[in-house]
Amino acid sequence: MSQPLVPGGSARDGAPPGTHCASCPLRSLEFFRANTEEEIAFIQGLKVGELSLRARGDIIREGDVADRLYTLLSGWAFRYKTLPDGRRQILNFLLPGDLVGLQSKLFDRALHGVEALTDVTLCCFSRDRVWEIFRLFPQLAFDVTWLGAQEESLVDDNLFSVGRRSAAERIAALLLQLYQRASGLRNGGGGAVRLPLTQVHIADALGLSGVHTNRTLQALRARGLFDLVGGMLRVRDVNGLRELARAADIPPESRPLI
Amino acid sequence: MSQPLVPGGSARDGAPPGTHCASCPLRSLEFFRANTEEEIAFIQGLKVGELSLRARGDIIREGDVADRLYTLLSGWAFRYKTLPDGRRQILNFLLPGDLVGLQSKLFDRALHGVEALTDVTLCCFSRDRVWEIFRLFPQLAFDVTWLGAQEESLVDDNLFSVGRRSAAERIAALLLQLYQRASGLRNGGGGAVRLPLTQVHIADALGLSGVHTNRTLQALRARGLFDLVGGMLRVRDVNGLRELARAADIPPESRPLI
DNA sequence: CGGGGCTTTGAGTAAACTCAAATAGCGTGG
DNA sequence: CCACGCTATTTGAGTTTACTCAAAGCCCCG
Repeated sequence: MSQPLVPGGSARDGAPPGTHCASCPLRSLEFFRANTEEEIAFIQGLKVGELSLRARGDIIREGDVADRLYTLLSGWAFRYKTLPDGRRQILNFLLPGDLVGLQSKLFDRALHGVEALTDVTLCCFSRDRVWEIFRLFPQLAFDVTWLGAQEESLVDDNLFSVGRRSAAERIAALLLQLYQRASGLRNGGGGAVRLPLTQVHIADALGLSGVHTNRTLQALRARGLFDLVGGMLRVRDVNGLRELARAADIPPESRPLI
Repeated sequence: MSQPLVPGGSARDGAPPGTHCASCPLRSLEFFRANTEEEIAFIQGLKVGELSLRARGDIIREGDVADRLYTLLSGWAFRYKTLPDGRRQILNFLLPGDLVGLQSKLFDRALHGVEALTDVTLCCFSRDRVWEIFRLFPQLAFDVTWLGAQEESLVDDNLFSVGRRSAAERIAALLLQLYQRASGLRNGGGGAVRLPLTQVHIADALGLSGVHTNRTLQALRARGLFDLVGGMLRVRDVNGLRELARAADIPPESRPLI
């Protein structure tokens, strides 16, 4: 199921393969905070390569001693946990710019798995030298902490939903979240974004069964709140969704990128 | 409902009030990683006072612009979110040594509340100077990140439980977690620890109703897995609990303290 | 044209919920 | 020392939301 590592580009002259950080397509989005030239050069030095995987590939397996840190460059992924009998809970979705593997790197084992939702490319940092960030670039270390806290706040929200919202409310809250995150990355325009999830992914993220998720999605669609077909989400009534989810409208902050 | 700040001790000679970091009772536990003298002196310098609150007091209110960072010195607390109609979800419990307010400090608002479960004392850091940690003490900055990630992993687990475990399994998993965390702090001995939660707290943490939590607790008690009376948890069958929760047995790592 | 994966529908079931009221504990004041 | 009030726990009864099992329909791709 897991795909092999594919070098992202030529490694001529000892330069790391793949995208060059200074010309990283993500950096051009105003969604991300700018870094100094020095910082970018340093990050570039930390980068040892790229990892490309097909959809459904394992980025980190549960229980792995995978002590690698990545940044997701393109594609979507998700973090999850499973029980021995196969029940799976998706903890949160990962979009380009998100850090992958911080927890696994900090503790000795991966307490959760990470799987590619689409074909993905990851920027791969030096196993041994990552923590130089802390010694040499306090601002970047701060950014690592920020990104970690940001991810936690996503998980907080999901837990809130799963614990205390009805099926319909959960779906509304999740779609709003993903719509907002994807929009920031210009994953579409005019109220429509690409959502590469199956209904089962949604179910597994929301603690619901696939069947019930399907019925609830249909009911919401019928209420004219959104359309979700062929991997495209078109939000028809943002306020209706927000009201249903009773979600606060928090304008997206610009975020760091490492 | 919220109690006023009570100075933790005399502030004679410009020395910060309250416990002196070097003689912090938590540091003597082998559960916590040792720090260098320099680090302790630095932390001491960052400490501007102590905050003492009664049980049920608000440490951080949802939506606050409370940009303070604390360490919980004594007592228990919890992070939570609520919906306008009163539904509440507890995200995780906080025990002595846990950092409080990292997220609220990092973002502009508190996206969750923090409430005291028992009478608590918090160690209170300088609003403005906390981030000096990153510039001056990389190791401590790393520790902040570690503690953040640690908390996230608690939330991950709770989300996993709430999303995919049955009521009985959730309770087993939660009691195991709290038993393990409290044991590390010597909150009791011989299989029994003090658990200052009501059944409603357990319900709110697990996404259950109070009534159902009560019935499920009784059923588990009847199966001889544990006793939970008068705020004391006595675990009678750890393996039984673990099997029920299908929880991995992860030996507690020693953790940093700031 | 034939899978394989995803979505949809039907029918019966079960886990957990709500409402309501009784009981138990505990600290305070008469 | 007991009554009172407050909070927390317990019990009963009926309901609902979401689940399971099973099968059919879709749709894309080879």
